[in-house]
Amino acid sequence: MPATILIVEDEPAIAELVSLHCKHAGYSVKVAHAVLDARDIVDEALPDLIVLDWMLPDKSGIDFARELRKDDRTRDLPVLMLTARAAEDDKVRGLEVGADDYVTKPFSPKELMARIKALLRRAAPESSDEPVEVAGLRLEPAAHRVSGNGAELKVGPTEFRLLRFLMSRPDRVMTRQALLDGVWGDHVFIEERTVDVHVRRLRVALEPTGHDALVETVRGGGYRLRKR
Amino acid sequence: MPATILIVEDEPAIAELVSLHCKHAGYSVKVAHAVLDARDIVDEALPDLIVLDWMLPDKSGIDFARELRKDDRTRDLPVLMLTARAAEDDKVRGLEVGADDYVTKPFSPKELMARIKALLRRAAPESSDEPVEVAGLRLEPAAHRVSGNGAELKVGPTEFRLLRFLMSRPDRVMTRQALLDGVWGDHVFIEERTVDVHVRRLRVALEPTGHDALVETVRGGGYRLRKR
DNA sequence: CAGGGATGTTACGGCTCTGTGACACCGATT
DNA sequence: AATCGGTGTCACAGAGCCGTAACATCCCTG
Repeated sequence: MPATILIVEDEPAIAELVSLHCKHAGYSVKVAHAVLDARDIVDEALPDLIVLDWMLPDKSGIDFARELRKDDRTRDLPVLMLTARAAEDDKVRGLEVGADDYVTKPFSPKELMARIKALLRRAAPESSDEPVEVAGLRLEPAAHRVSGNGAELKVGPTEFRLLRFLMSRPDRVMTRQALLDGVWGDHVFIEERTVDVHVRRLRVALEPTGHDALVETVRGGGYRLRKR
Repeated sequence: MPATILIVEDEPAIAELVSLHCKHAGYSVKVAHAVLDARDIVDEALPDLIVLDWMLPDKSGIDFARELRKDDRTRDLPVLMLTARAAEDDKVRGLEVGADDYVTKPFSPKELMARIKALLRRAAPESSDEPVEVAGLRLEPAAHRVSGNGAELKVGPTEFRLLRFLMSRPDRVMTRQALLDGVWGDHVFIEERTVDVHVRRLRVALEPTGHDALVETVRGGGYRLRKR
């Protein structure tokens, strides 16, 4: 599921340029030419990041950014301000208002994309260290420990990460590739069948408390952790 | 009493930007435009953190950082290096010399503030002198004594600090690096494997009362002190 | 019910990580 | 100088873990 970027920019040429680069980088893109449109898009489907022009036909980008900061739903939405003004003053004002970063026109697409990636990475829901519990199965990231109904379970490192990943998205079918990406990391070259083996090892590890039944096989699809 | 941050930066625009954000975050701020001024301020009123530019008119920020590391009074003063250079080389040099973190220009203020907060949090003294007790194992900081179920145990200085650190965060996996930082202090360059050796020595020291089993190994993760 | 693809299960060679004992260095004390 | 406790590093061996292959089973399809 790629991140969605909303571009708010009235100059078609710039909007197109940014959009193209974002798509090329694998992001899903939406474009608005005015704050009015932008607001609709934000309401309808919350994007993961907004590239916001400073000067817009109906309202200043700064006002829109300020507006976003007031709503709980959009408070933490990263905003990258795009501006023709290079005055130090504006930078300060833009950042004070709640932009997370800014780029002045003319900008290098390379730099823009680097900033976008940086913002997205920073905003990414850091795998919280809060304990997770599903159907009596408890996983404590900080302690690196798994217990079923109170009894401690011995789980290997990879199985631990696998279980954590599954527990973070219960009831959702995960393809082998998704598991490889999420547990092993993208860009690793590992046989998909290896996932099967680790799933088995995980099941064995969970057996003492009967929680092995939580890990379900979806034939032709992948694996899923039952919520209850 | 808010924490005081000293900003050492010769470019007025940047100094102002950083200063503004720091004040906005509730910190007390002092600004120096050269190392000479900075030295005075540090002597007069020790700040809680220094944001230090790499290039300064009278002396390189790196030299100043190195200087700070030599004085007992400023040894543990967190330094956040601010640099236009992004070369990997400089990064390494900066950290070697004793910067605790660095941010390259241009930076996003949000990130800068996040790092500042992180550094301040990490530097916060939390070493209470209250005795700690975990699972029958008692450690008295003031008396520099460790006892298990009443019987006194002979524990070396480093092992004592190690145990104290572990006991302050029971049930939590500590990486070797975290232990190095917490027990030996940041800025030391010691092999991670050395931690293993001291853990062993600690276990041997705790053996007489069987509390050695409290110190658990988390393969690939570090060490953890069992709470019970 | 036969065929074939998908998954479960087991075994194994290779590799990484950790436990452990030895050793040299250093500063303080004698 | 000699001794001694404490410390950091190293080398070696054993334990644990990993990815893969190979074989066994299961399950859908026709």
